[in-house]
Amino acid sequence: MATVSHKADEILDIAEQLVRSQGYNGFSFRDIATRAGIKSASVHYHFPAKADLGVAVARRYTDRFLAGLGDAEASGAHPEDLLARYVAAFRYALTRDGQMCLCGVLGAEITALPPEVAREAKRFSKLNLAWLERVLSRLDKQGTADPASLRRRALVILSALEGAMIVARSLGDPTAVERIAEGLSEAHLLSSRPIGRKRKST
Amino acid sequence: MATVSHKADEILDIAEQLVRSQGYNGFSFRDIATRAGIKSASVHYHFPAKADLGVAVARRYTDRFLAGLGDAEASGAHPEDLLARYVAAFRYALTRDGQMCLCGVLGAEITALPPEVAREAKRFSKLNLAWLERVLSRLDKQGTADPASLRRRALVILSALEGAMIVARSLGDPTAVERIAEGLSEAHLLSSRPIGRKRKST
DNA sequence: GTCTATAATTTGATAGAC
DNA sequence: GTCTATCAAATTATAGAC
Repeated sequence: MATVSHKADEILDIAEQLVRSQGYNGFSFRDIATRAGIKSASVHYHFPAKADLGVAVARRYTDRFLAGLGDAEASGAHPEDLLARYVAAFRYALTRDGQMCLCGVLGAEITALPPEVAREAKRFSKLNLAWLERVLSRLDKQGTADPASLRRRALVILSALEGAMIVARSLGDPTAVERIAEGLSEAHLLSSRPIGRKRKST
Repeated sequence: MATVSHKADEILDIAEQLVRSQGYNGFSFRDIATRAGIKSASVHYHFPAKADLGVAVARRYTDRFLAGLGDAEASGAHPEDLLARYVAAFRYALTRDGQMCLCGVLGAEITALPPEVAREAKRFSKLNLAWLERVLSRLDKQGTADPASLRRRALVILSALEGAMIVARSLGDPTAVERIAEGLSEAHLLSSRPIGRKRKST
């Protein structure tokens, strides 16, 4: 139950790393084979076509990412803590190994992707926005914010974090992600204080 | 003085389109040749190596982008109008033809780029942040905001807009960029109203 | 400036032995 | 499951004629 990692999982691990740092069109089956210590024909045994591998990598990434966030509704955690965790997930990905969000990379090159793979990138964004909206809605206990505004706020948070990874990597400065996260806090996008309204206490 | 466009410029136009929709590793010299009505060998005449083309496209894009923004200091325009223009530049790029910011794409696949091309992506980010900081600083006439905070705010704006293009393209919904821009406004990131402080008038 | 021709390499993918 | 061998196509790039 500890070492579940068969070769297919190892291939997925390597592929994920490569996609997240080079993009879908930036790696080959031979790159993977070399790192896995096998031949490229053996990679094809596990994933017949490159698109199959792309879909598998993206699905696994999205599922794992969402599982790591936890349930937006049932969780005993405060919405603000959930948002902090959300930001931390992005920050961690980049600072640990300089890698982009997998679906951010895919989104950037989306018109050069096989349709099945592009669909997975879309799935990631939709599920992330839905999760954020639910958390933001819990944050707005009074229910005063209109739904379109909550949706906009979710879009800003997701976009800023995806963009943060791009900007941080362009600059070659991983700390940029942390500063952007701080900037989102300063703008009260991650807390329950509604814009233009006062709060009494925590 | 009207038709300055020689073949080299036409190649740059095509290359820019291709990079912005497919990424640097998503197009070939033949793609360009075909669209330009010439052979790939002729493309090499104008740009010996792919990296040369990549650098030229990125430099031209950055220079044109900044020129379109106008001088952050000397301009008679109000800082808020400059920020509005900035947001519009991103919005326009995507809604007109579904294309990413060129340097956003490059940033996403940066570790798979020739170093010279990667350097151009960095240049774009640095110049954009500098421009935003100068405008935000003009917006803060009282000089009450601390410089680190201005820098964070610039980072959030740039990141959100770069990310907006990614998210909009993943979702297949160009209107997402406009909603994110509206979200930035709602969060008072594009106006002179300092967070948590009141203003008297315009 | 553009062409033909071609080289050298890489890529995604398959067939079939072990 | 992994290998060798091989494929067809594509890719970046060069040489040299027109």
